Amino acid sequence: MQIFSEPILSALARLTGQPLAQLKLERPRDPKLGDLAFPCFLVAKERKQAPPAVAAELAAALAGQLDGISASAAGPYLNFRIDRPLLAREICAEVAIAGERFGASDEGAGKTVLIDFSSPNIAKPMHIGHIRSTILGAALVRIFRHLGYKVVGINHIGDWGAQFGGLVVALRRWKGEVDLEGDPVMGLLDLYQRSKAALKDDAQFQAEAVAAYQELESGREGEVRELWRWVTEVSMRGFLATYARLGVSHELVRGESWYEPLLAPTLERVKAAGVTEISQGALVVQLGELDKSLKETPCLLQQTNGTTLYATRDLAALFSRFEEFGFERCLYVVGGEQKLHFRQLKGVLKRMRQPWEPRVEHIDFGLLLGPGRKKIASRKRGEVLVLDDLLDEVTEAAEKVIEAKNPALAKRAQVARDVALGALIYNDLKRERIKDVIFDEHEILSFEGDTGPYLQFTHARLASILRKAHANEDAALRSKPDWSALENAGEILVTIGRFGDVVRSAAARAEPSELSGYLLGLARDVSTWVSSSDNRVLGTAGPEGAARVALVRCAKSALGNGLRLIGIPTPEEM
RNA sequence: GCGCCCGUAGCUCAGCUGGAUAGAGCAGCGGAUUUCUAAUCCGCUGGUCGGGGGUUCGAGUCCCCCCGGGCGUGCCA
Repeated sequence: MQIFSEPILSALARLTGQPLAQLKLERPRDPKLGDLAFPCFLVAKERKQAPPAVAAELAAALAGQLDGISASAAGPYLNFRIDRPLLAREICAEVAIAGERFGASDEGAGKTVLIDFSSPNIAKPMHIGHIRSTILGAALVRIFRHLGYKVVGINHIGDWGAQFGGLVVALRRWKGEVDLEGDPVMGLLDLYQRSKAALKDDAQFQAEAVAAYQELESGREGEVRELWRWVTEVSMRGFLATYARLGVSHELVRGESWYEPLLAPTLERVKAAGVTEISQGALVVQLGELDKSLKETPCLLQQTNGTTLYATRDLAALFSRFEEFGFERCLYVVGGEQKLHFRQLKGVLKRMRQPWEPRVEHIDFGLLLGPGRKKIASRKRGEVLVLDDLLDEVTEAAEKVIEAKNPALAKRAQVARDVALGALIYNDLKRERIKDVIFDEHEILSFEGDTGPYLQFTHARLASILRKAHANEDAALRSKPDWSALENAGEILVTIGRFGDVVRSAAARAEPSELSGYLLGLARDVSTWVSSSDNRVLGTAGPEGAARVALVRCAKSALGNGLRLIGIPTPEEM
């Protein structure tokens, strides 16, 4: 699309005398008006003329100046229309040449982006509460990578903390009562829940738990350390199995425990910067002068009893990460409930005058709730909705739909998994990440309308057309396309041309919903076009058919690339 | 109490960071299948953009006040 917008912008810059960077083109409200639009308000203001007069004047001045692009004034707007055959030829060629790399760029060359996402706690299976960070983070990883960044997805496993004391004691007492052989993760969950209850009303248990945690912290080898290691191992195996089902992976898995040796040096560092003080017995960094709204909430780094806190660990991790990677951006894909925590962290960095503080960003997202804004419960296990159970359930529903709609389909099990994943991922990425997600099971399982499977279905239809064209050895495949046959696909082509811009913007804002929304619009336009009997591809001979095949190929490629970027599988048949 | 976020059709959400007549999905109603997947497509119904001020040539979008909901709020993570 740049191939069209660049000459327009430079011509406008020349005619208006405005710097190129200040001019921007937008999309007309109604696509019938044109493919690109230039609002003339600002230029009009500068020239003290009426906007429509400026538009008319510019239109006249541009007449015949731009190859294959015509300009027309419509009120205060200057609209540009790209010659249809030229548009079709250029876009189809661009997509065909770029292939998997369509929409890619090298803007990230030599830059590293860290993305901290998913980060479950050990001794429990991944549950519904982890789905948003995991899906958002994995999508961001792919999007940034597409733009040439070196991306390091980090899994900051919660493998430390006082709760392990309780778990260790639970293991000692009830090891034999749960199934730790067949399904160790679920067995651990059981123990974890029992230890939580025991910590509440069993003083003996409580004391033993504290002692166990102290031993763990001391670093001594022995029973406690061994149990902790075993729990970590078993849990990680469970996480990796779940990640494999989700198509997710991390470049760096590093638990909180890894940062333990860095805690003391980090405290020293903050103290040396002269920003700490003792308040009510605790070591804190006051942030009120930086930001009035943080006046009442200093960042606590060390408790009265000397132990460190969450913020201390995250601060240690941040310094360590900056030193190790020299990141361009460090994104924390963590729920909005922790907003204060990250503002405090950044506040401490600011007070320490770390120039890279703005590169640290909290990529926050809204709550995940059930219908009626109630907490999501599991039908199977009551309290926690385990991610694997959810995947099973949605996959089962997908299998039933395949049974009904396409019983002859080969690879049914695989496609069911793909569709289930598409449904879950799209449900999470379709709205702005800051919005709370109402997890409506009915909607997830319907696979109709504004859903992942709809996008996958559109992609599969295009794949099917191409497959049949090749199987028939369609004559159109050997013809040279007549690009003027794609007159009615202009909107689709313009949309495809915007793909790269959308990917860039989604990365800049760390907002995958921008891409998912774009893909929905593209799929809708493509579905409409494909569904019209005027646009039959197969059986349309010669150059006209060749052009349609090219459009289908181009649309399938763009749609497929976009879906894969957000993590949605793209089966060829479904 | 204080801080931050959200409020657009009955429900779930878009609205391109201030521009042209506010758009989708679900739900409801009515259509489309001898031909490329009906997990689809087409049409209809449905709006005081929470309310009130302000800035601007122009406000769903920016500022202020209010209302409603959510999250958070020094020794948890």
